Amino acid sequence: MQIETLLNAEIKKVVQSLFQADVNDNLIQLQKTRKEFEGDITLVTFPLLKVSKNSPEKTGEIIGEYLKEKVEEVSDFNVIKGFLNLSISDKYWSTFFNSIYTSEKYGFAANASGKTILLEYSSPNTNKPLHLGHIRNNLLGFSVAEILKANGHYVKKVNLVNDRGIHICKSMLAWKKMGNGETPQSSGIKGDHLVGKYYVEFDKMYKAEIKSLMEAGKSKEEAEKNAPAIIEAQEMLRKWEAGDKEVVDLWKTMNGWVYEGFDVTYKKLGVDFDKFYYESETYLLGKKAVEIGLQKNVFYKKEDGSVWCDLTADGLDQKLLLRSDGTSVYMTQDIGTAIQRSEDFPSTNQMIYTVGNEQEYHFKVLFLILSKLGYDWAKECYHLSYGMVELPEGKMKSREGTVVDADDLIDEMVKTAKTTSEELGKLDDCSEEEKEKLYQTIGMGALKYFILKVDPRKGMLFNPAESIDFNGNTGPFIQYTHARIQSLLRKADFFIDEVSLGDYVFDTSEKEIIKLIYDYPETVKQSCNEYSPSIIANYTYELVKAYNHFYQALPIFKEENEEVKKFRLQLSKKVATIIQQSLALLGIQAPGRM
RNA sequence: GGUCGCGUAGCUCAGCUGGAUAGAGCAACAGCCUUCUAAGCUGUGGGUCAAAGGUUCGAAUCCUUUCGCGAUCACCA
Repeated sequence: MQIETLLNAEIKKVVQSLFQADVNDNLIQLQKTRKEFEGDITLVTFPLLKVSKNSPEKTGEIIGEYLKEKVEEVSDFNVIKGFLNLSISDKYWSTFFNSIYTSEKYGFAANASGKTILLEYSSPNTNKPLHLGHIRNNLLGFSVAEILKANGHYVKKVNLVNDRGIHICKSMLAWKKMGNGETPQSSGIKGDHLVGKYYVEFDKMYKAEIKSLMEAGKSKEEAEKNAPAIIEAQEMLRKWEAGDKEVVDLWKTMNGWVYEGFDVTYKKLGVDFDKFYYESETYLLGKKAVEIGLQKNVFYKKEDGSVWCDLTADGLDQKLLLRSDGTSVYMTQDIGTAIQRSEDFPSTNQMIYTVGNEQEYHFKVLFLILSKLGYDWAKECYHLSYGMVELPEGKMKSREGTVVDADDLIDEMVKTAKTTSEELGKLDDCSEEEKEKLYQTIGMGALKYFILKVDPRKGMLFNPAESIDFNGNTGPFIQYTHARIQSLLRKADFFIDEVSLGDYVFDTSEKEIIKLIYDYPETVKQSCNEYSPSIIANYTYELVKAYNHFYQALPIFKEENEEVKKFRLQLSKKVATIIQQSLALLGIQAPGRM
């Protein structure tokens, strides 16, 4: 039984018998005792003063006496102002530890929730390589999926690839004009980077044309509209939509290069998907929904033929759904895609969209329109919104070259892992293959932890000039602790079975760890409720810090009491398991040595 | 201008469903490898929690206002 639940019930009894009053749960405020005070759990007595009709100190004393007397688990107490600090007996903690020690899935939901969740993430454009912003999206999406699974949900990961549109035509056009048939094979450039190169080329060409048009006396707006490059790109898009063979073939070829490139990056990031959707296949969806909406009078048509949804009653604006020429917009597609998905996965209970916070308004509108159309599941849709990754000079912009490229960053992290490992020289007896794998594990561990330890909703800053740390609150620090424990366990060549500690009194560092282990299931739940890997990351860091303190303070193999020695090994092993599982929730591997 | 979000140590971040003296890491300084991995441990210095009001026994946390930063409000995606 959870100690808080037990105490809560007992305290109610005390209040009833001593003060003749019934109190509800919100008056019984239990919290963890702060480190600087003696005790494990603290009851805040201020809210109880009204019924106790006593001073805070006196109230604490009375309740404390009673609990110590009547409740076996409460071994002692002290009162400081309005805080009753309760010490929980070592027996309780050691019984607790024994009860979970062998449970492999401790912390994770024991049973399936029966809930199916569709989680969209990544969703790249096929006209440029992935950058740091995409890394955050991918790591966040993957990790949240793992966290949902740990909480018993069934998760389908989907990726909606933005593979069509004017921006794709820009790369295609530039390649056609200046590419001289260059391919990833002929140039040795990774496919997505090659296509990205031509996207930048297009922009240069376009800007130059605008400049000369403006010099010829055109306004900026006119120049932007009438530059030959953009007109050609638009023409190309029309041809693509008409199914022009030449354009479609080029589109297929260049997208193929991009996919090969993305595949490599996804593998390095360790992310995967259950299903891909392509916008080229979904962009016409949604028109049917518009018709239904018109019939239901959820939407209305203007004189020019454009279709709108009036959201002013909900505090939002008018939203366009079909242009006057009958073509659809982003919102129309998203409506269609959502409906399509609900049909593809009829058992879905919830859809989650991992998309940057710049699109908060878009999703608010999307979910609102879907529910106006009568889809019940719309209220279960959730925009997993995350903050932008900014550089010291501000937002990243692909066209201006102020981006941190995903592949470059990954390579750099792995290289740093290699350099550091070589300096430390602990892997000298490993095979080259093992070493390379470890560099990968450590480098990616550093990168992933760096991204995921930050609350996803918040923006974050990345300074490329300061490399990502490998010491302190970092992935490698946590991985290192895991490796260190594994080393211990390898040395313990005996089987650690039952331990009888007798009257052994825990060292504070041992108790600290047990209490953290006790918190683990709650942490896994909380990270799920808040869709926040950072909660797992911060928890793991706390656990690891407590473990390192213990490791430093107390001997393990040199401990003379055999039972205590075995207990410390058990404790170490459990910590290692939790580290490994927590890191897995973040998509990070826990190496056996490093 | 409307809406939403943010502002905590030199830097990067925790803490925010109200609780005790606001925490970590990095950077700086001082210690610890003849005990199990020093990618570690211990310690020192560093704060008007943007500002001002309010609610409360109690506010970094809730409310209001102001300032600053960002996003968004397209017949772009």
